[in-house]
Amino acid sequence: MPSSDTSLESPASEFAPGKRQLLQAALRLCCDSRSLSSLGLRELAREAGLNPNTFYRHFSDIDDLGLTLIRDIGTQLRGPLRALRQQAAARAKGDNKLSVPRLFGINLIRSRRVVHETVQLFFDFVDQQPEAFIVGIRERYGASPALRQALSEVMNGFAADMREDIRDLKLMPTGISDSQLAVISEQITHHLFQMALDYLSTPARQHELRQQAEEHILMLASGAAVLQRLGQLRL
Amino acid sequence: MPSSDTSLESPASEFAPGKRQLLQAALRLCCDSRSLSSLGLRELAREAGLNPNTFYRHFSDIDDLGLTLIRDIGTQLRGPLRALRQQAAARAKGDNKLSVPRLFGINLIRSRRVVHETVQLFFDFVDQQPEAFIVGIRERYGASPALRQALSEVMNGFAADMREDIRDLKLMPTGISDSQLAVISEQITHHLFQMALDYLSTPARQHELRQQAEEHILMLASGAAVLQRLGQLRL
DNA sequence: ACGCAAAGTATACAAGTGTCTACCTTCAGT
DNA sequence: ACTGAAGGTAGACACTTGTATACTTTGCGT
Repeated sequence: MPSSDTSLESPASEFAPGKRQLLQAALRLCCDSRSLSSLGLRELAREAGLNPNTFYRHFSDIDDLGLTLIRDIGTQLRGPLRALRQQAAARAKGDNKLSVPRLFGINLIRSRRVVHETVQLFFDFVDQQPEAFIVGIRERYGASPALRQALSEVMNGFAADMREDIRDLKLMPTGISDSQLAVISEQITHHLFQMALDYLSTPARQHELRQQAEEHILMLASGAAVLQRLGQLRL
Repeated sequence: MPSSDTSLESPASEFAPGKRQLLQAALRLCCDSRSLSSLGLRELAREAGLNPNTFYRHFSDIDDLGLTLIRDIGTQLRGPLRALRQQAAARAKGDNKLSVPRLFGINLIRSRRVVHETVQLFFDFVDQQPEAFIVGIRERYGASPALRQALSEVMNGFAADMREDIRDLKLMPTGISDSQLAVISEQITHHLFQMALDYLSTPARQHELRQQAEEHILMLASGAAVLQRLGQLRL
């Protein structure tokens, strides 16, 4: 029987038990008003119920731990995050009939629904994995250059997925260049992530923030469409 | 003669010399890969050339120091930041002739120029005050809730200025609601600030980032205009 | 059955930390 | 001229931290 353990705790994978415990401890300590680079290695070991020196068996440094933690979180979120977008697209499939208001060749109603569903599912997901998002955003603009860069890469990965989906699902007018699409995807991704922190730390504004996120995406998208159209009419 | 000291060093104001030295020390230590909350009070005093206990004469806590630092930076940036936008508007004044491509009643060429000039001046300003922006962005999503909130307020202040200027300079179509305008201003402000960190830490991409910032603002603005127009055509 | 590497533990040490109490200096207000 | 507060210093306290060396346990390949 190959391990019927269905608990998908964040740092789950094939790490040695001590290593996993340390990673989980770091995640636990970070969420509650700490930054990764401010954690002490002894504190970490204490929280994990291990001897301080065990830390050295697995990591050379706290930055090292941070790096593996971030990469682990990254690979753990990437799949679900993408699945969620396709789920949203599936839900909005019924809206694909013709003769419906269009903006430069794009079915606005459908786009709007896809955006709506995606945003809703995204924040539902944030609610399920708050710690991952908290440390992700904290360190994206945090003190350690290494972690910043790692997170930048992870998020650009998410953005790349989004770009592919936008293309496949035909959510933006043809004519938008690849590079522009890339920029837009990155902006949306970054913005969603950073909103996630406000979302988590201001429960009273959660509904409002979800709506703002939707509007922001729609603005960016239609703005990009308009500008691209205007550009090709010469200027 | 009322103090002809023209050096506008960041924590300048009417603070006692020791207090000022501590604030400046904090700013110095933070920029180079540290977060405010990870600073030690002894370390701080050492950097400032003072006795550790002097810290207690002025602050109760490191968070306390962080708070006054942030508020000080905020009031020091607010004026110049606003002046800079009006300077940009002045430069773009020549473009105000009629019969020129318009989008829903807005002179696109002029808007584009105002945005261009503003963004350029903004990043020039970032180049002049890197430390202020670095700690500002770091702590906006950093570990301490108190600092996060303080920074959120400071940045909303900047956004409020921007909103007024947009209104006064007629950069957006009439018909955009006040609340929407507020949201847009906040998004632009936040985005500019967070880009500032990437800008500072990636000198090779500075030109590219300036351009991206411009496009982002234009997208948001024209997107907002389009959506608002579409909305009032019923939907 | 042996050996060896990986994972984890125990003890120790120098250095740094936050905080306390007590003392000294400066200087404006009366 | 005296007082008292504000700013700054000195020394000491208990504690935590990162790191080093040395030891034990566990489990797998041969």
